[in-house]
Amino acid sequence: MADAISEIKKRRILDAAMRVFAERGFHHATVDEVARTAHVGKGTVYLYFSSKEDLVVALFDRFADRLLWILDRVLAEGNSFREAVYDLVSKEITDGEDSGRVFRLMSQQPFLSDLSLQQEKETFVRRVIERVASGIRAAIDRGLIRPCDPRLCACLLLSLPGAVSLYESAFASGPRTESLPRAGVELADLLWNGMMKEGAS
Amino acid sequence: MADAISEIKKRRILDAAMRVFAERGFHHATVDEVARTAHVGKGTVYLYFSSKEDLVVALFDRFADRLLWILDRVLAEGNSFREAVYDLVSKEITDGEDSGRVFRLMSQQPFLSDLSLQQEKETFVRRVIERVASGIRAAIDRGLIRPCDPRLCACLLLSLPGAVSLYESAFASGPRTESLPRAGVELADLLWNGMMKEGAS
Amino acid sequence: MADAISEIKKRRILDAAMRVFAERGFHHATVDEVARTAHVGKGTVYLYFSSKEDLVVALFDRFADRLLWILDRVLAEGNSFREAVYDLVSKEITDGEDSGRVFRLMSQQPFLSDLSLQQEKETFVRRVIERVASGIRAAIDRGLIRPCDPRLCACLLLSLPGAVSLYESAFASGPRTESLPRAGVELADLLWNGMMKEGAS
Amino acid sequence: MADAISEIKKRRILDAAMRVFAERGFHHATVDEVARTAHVGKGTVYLYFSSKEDLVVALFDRFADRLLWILDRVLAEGNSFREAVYDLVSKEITDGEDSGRVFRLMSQQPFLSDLSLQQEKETFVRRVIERVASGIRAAIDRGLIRPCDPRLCACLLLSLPGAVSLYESAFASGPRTESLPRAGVELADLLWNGMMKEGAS
DNA sequence: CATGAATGAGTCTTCATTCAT
DNA sequence: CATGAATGAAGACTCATTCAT
Repeated sequence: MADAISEIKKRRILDAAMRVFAERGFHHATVDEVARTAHVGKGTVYLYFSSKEDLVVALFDRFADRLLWILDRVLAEGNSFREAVYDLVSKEITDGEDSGRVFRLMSQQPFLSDLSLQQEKETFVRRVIERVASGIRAAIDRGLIRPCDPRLCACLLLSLPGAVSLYESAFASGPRTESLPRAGVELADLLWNGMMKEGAS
Repeated sequence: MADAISEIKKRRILDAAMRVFAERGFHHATVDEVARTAHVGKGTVYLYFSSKEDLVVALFDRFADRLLWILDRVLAEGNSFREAVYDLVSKEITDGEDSGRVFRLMSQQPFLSDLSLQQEKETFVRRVIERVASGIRAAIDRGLIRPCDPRLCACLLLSLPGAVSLYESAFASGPRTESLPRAGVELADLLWNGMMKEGAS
Repeated sequence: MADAISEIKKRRILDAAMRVFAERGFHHATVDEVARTAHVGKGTVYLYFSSKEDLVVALFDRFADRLLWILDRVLAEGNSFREAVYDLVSKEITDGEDSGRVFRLMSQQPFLSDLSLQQEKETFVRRVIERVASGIRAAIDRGLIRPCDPRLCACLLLSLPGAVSLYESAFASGPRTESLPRAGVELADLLWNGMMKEGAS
Repeated sequence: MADAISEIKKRRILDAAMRVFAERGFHHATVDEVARTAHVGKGTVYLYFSSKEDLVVALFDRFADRLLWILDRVLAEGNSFREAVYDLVSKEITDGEDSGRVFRLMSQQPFLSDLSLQQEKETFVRRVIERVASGIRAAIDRGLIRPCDPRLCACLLLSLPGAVSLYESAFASGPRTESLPRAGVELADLLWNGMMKEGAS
């Protein structure tokens, strides 16, 4: 019971963190803001997360979970990898309340080159990449996509949100709901068919 | 004379900033460190750059110049766009003293979601994207690549360094000189031929 | 409750600021010092005052309140204006823990010519002067003092602390308790009877 | 010869310092500004003055010289002390290029409570006061003004510029040339005849 | 469990002063 | 003599984290 309430509160904090971090940038956002947005006390945040950085890690984790869930489901359903890419960028992730905010946050990758997070978190990043890579490896095995370095390919996929975020923030025109799906189709096509024109060498 | 010396010193500071920012992350790097690395006094940094943020902007500018120079040259020489992608990721940018550090820094994109830099710099980011986009548009016109949203495609290209950086930092194994070129080939192939296996739908 | 404690702490910080600013001068005093003197953390100071300048303004406000309270009371009790001047300089303000430190601080008037505080605070300074001036105006109406520009006269009164401070700091001899009252009498007489010798033209 | 040129340059710097300090406040003014205003290099300032503080001291000295010169002349010419007060505030000091700027600067008295200037400069301040005081003492001896503590009286006189500056800065209305003379008359009258109304006790 | 007042380590930035040219 | 590029000491301010209530 208390566990369920706990879980709800934890989620509320995480959602608030997502919104605040995405809106103001990880380093400019304050824990105070997150707490206020989540309608809890500042201390309460530290009841559920050991540090500010723990929040991003949790967010990234959640993102990875979703990502992998999509990949798993999509691949399992016999869809082509193209669909996966498309879904990855536009359909699934875009839905829900977060709608694209994940992009903005993830594109900051504030911990990748952060030495203070080295040990523990580099492992974490590696873990996420490996999970995606293994999904790709499976797709290769099933003959869905061409042989390649699955890890590098995973990094490319994980970078797509950054690309979309870049596009969004530079040419923000109206609601995200319009441009994101199209971006998904385009990027999926680009990766799927390559940028090359039919017949061009 | 004095102007030339000035330019040299400014460049030395910029180079130091590149190294320090790339190594420790923009927000964790201190101006003190940049100054010490450049072998100048802390105040001297502020003699050439009005603020810490001014340094990143200058770096991004330099990166954009190089990027566009490469694109222009490559496209002009009649090389296929595939070469451009390859060069973009590995050959040209990797060379020189910076060797890949640009990637690590750029992947932080610390200003994209930074509200304090909005006005002036969002315009700047847009300008860079537009320049790349126009290069892509030209390639489309010349029949080198398939029709697509040039701006979205530009964002994808500008994200490649981030992807490589992700890969690098997660699986840093030995000198960068080894993995980068290969990553360039792979990514170029992925974008060029698509991820799809021949014959797969 | 919490409000009362808050007020106590705010006052403690203000008292410390008074002491430190008076002793070392506004610009040479550090917020650190104020905090240490108040036995609170540096951050706590910023919890109650938004900036270092906010501290002086608050102090000046407190001073103005006291000053006006004295003027009001003295004038209301039917005392002559001479008494008011005397009290202003020596009796009331001198008492209490601040004992003359107000003089030293106020004589710095560090904000009057400070352009960065112009807008908001010039209004403030003007308000204080006006309040004193209106007291003087009332005294003129009651026939206590000769017709004059009340505002200029107010400025003269507000400058008296500076004069005493000047005297004090230059010829600080022993405890203030001795010289201040005498200075009060003298200045009151000077203003009351004029400096002219009886009979001189 | 070179001495004369030197003297001119020294004066030019001093004039610039007066303008800049009066305009922006002693602590907010930078040596750079003073140098630029004087149309000399920053280093040149240090050729003639050992420090920034040395500049104010020199200015105060110049002010004191002028003040004393006025006092001497006025008293010698048999004018009443009332005239001296009037001249002090308005006529003489106001004239010339500095026109009232002295007021604004002097009212800052930035060194009175400045511990770093203690030893050497407190003596200096004392010296100035003493010079004025001796003038007053002479006036007392000549029966021009009533007996009083000459030093306290000197401090009062030296504070008058502050009072005028306060008035000026709070109610700055149009050119100084208009309000200053009137302020001089008023203050002279206030001090000369006292604030008391004829007949009031 | 929940809170938010208190804390102080950590940084950017300014600017008086120096000194090589 | 004159200069202004270079310097680094010094200080205001922020904010993640703790802990008494």
